[in-house]
Amino acid sequence: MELSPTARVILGMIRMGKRTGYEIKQLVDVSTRFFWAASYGQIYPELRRLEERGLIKGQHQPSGGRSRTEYSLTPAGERALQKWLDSDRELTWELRDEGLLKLFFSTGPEVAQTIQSIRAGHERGVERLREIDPPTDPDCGAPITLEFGIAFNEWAAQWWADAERRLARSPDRHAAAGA
Amino acid sequence: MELSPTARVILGMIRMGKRTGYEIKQLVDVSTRFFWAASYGQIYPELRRLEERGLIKGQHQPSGGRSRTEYSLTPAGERALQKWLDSDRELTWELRDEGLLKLFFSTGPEVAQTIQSIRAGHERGVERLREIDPPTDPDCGAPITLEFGIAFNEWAAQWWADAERRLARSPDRHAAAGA
DNA sequence: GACTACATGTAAGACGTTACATGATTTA
DNA sequence: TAAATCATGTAACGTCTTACATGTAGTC
Repeated sequence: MELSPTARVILGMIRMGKRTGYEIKQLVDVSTRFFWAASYGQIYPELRRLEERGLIKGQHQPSGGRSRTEYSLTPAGERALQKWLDSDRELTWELRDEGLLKLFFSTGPEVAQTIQSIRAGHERGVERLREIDPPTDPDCGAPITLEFGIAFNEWAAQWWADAERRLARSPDRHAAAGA
Repeated sequence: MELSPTARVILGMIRMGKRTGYEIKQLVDVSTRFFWAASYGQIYPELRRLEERGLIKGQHQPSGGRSRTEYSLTPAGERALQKWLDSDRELTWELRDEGLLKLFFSTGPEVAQTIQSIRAGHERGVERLREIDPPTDPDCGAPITLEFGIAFNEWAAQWWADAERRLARSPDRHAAAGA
């Protein structure tokens, strides 16, 4: 039985020591969010389904009068997570990038304009990611994903800046560039 | 009234001269697919909705006994497309990358393994994109999106190869690397 | 007393893929 | 005549976001 997309992130986060739906969401929002988002509307129902399937086990641990359920992996849950981690099925990825779509359809002077917006987006990306404290776990891949995110946005900002310059230097194309 | 995600790609493709749902899908599959996919299940219903909203106009133009509807933009459709292209609302993007998620949860020797898979994925990406004929339109952004796709995958393959080397050189981390 | 953080949850709707169904035309 | 291509479409299902609802605990 396949793990649903959200199940993957939940199982992983629980193994990392996150015990409640709330805690899982907190960590997602400052870490995997950039390549794997999840909302409460997915998390809570999925926690229930995972418990029904016996992959996690919840215990009511109210803190004061505050309702609270701590989850942990069952042996079956550990296995399911590990099986997914070990599988060498091709890794799926999908991207939805409005900037690239706009650029695809842009013509004439719009092109330079759109490229600028794209570059600005990557520059904001660098800033946002730099604000995140890199996880200090010694032996795990998490910090590398953050490094990659920063490096990618830096590289992309540079690439689009170069593209802007290339465009400006070719006066045969794009009236605006030569003006 | 906002354009739905699929409406954006449809309007743009029609302006590019693609007239039928089938043609739109063909071009999407060899161009925007990598940053903006669309399936028949989205395209045909959306064509209908766009016509109801008066943004496109369809004409039955059977070729032989083969049913066929050619669409074109109405003036309102042109305006709606241009409005979206011109808007400087922040550009949305979302990524769902199973490789990065795996890496986030990987520990010990798994880390190097996952990085290798990610690098392989980008190498395949370069190859796939190189097979696409760059559109020869002189004055539009489309060819740049392909250039970017190739450059990104090349850069990423390189970055992950470097990461592998860095990992192998730090024997304090990851038993497998030192063995 | 007000605000923030902790904590859980649902309902409606938007979005998207997959698999299926149908049939004509062209090419090998 | 078989296969590929052109062409249109839907139904079922899975996924995800947004907005809402509720209440406690700690802090300023």
